Amino acid sequence: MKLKLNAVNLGATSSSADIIFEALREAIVEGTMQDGDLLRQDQIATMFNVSRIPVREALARLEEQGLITNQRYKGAVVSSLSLDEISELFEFRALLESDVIRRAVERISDKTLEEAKDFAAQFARETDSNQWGRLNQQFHYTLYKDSNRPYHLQVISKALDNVGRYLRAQLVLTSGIDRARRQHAGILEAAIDRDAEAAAALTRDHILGASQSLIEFLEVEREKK
Amino acid sequence: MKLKLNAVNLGATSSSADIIFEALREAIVEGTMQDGDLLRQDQIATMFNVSRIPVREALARLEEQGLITNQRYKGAVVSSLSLDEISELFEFRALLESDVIRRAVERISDKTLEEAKDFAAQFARETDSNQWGRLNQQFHYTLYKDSNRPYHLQVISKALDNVGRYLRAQLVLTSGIDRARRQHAGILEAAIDRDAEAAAALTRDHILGASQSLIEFLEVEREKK
DNA sequence: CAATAGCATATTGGATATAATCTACAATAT
DNA sequence: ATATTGTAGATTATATCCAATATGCTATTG
Repeated sequence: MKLKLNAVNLGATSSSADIIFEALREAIVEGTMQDGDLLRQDQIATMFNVSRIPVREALARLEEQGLITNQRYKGAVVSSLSLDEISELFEFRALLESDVIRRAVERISDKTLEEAKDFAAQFARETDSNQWGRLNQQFHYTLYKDSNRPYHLQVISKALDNVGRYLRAQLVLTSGIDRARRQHAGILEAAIDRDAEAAAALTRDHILGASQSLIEFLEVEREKK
Repeated sequence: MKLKLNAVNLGATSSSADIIFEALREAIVEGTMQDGDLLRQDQIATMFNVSRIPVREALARLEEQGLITNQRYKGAVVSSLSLDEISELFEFRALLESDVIRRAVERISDKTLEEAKDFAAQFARETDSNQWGRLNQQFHYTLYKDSNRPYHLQVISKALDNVGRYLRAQLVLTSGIDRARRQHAGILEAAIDRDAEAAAALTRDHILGASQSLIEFLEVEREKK
């Protein structure tokens, strides 16, 4: 007899370290924690009501991802990137994402196109700037989904994590949002036309354009100090 | 007065976790540990004469890299890749490495070319198959060096870590070594001619060719079971 | 009063101890 | 004989404790 019970796979539950890792990762990517902010093991442990052991495992993983930097006996700080490093990360994304969208558009399903259209619309009408980052990402990821390239997507995701907090600034502070809306429409249209090359080229321009405007913004910003 | 003493930066010394991470990473990449091998915390801790705490931090980082897979309360095993996953990793490398070598060759120095020539020669004359992996890598990395793309190189390095143990098999067991020698000569020549496009195309072929012969080899191999 | 040594405190790194969970096998029931 | 439950031992996850190192303040000395 089959039990009538909504069971969950307890074996797949997260450890404390997993939960802490994810929370810190999000705080860094979203910009809640800024460049150079110190991460005190004890403080984090207290916040999550655990010992420092799982905190340290989370920190080890964050460092492996490049989101924080650890100095022995001194502690961990949120990594800060130079303009050159940010610029390289955008070129990296441009290379990978244009490649992935090319393969995805070649085999994209109608259902996926509908989803992408939906996210583009949500992004276009959203007025809360806190939501822009998430919606922007969902739009692009939907278009990449059918590429069947899980490793590529994972690497893209990590690269995006590393520039997330800067990108947010670009969208909000440089009125990049208008251009982003127009460019999304263009990419979506190319995808609907099944024009893989056009989608790849437009995605590349979209990313490199955002990079340029972000770099210009940061140059002025950092000049001030 | 300046002290006459060869000082080292003790602040940058490695923690136990760092050393264990590096040792395990190498063992996995070199193939000393095989797909599916279990990593017992206690056993590793005993081997390095430490407690399990630094071992766990090393394991957390290895999992973040994808080299091992952790199952809560069950333990960690060396990740095993499907043929599709291996294939995707080679395509990923082909994309990135051809891009990087293109930029590198555009600005390559004579000194770097000399180094590359030297590694190619060493690789060509080496008879100890245990050295092939290292020399192969050194040759390619030298040619990528002047690209001035540290993030790209780091990602390439991680991707290579994930296929290292399979690649080794390809070189040794499918007589891929002869073709590798010829292809290295070709890539080197293109670099000497400062022909960036040719170097990129040849690098791409080199990687995808190795992929194909490896996949064919593994298909037969895995059929046996 | 400037520079440095000495000391107290905070923080990280690691060892040891305890709790939670898994695995395999023996015991029991059907 | 087969399925199920109970239990011991192994292993992982986390907590607690101790050691090593950094930081900032105080005092002392020239």
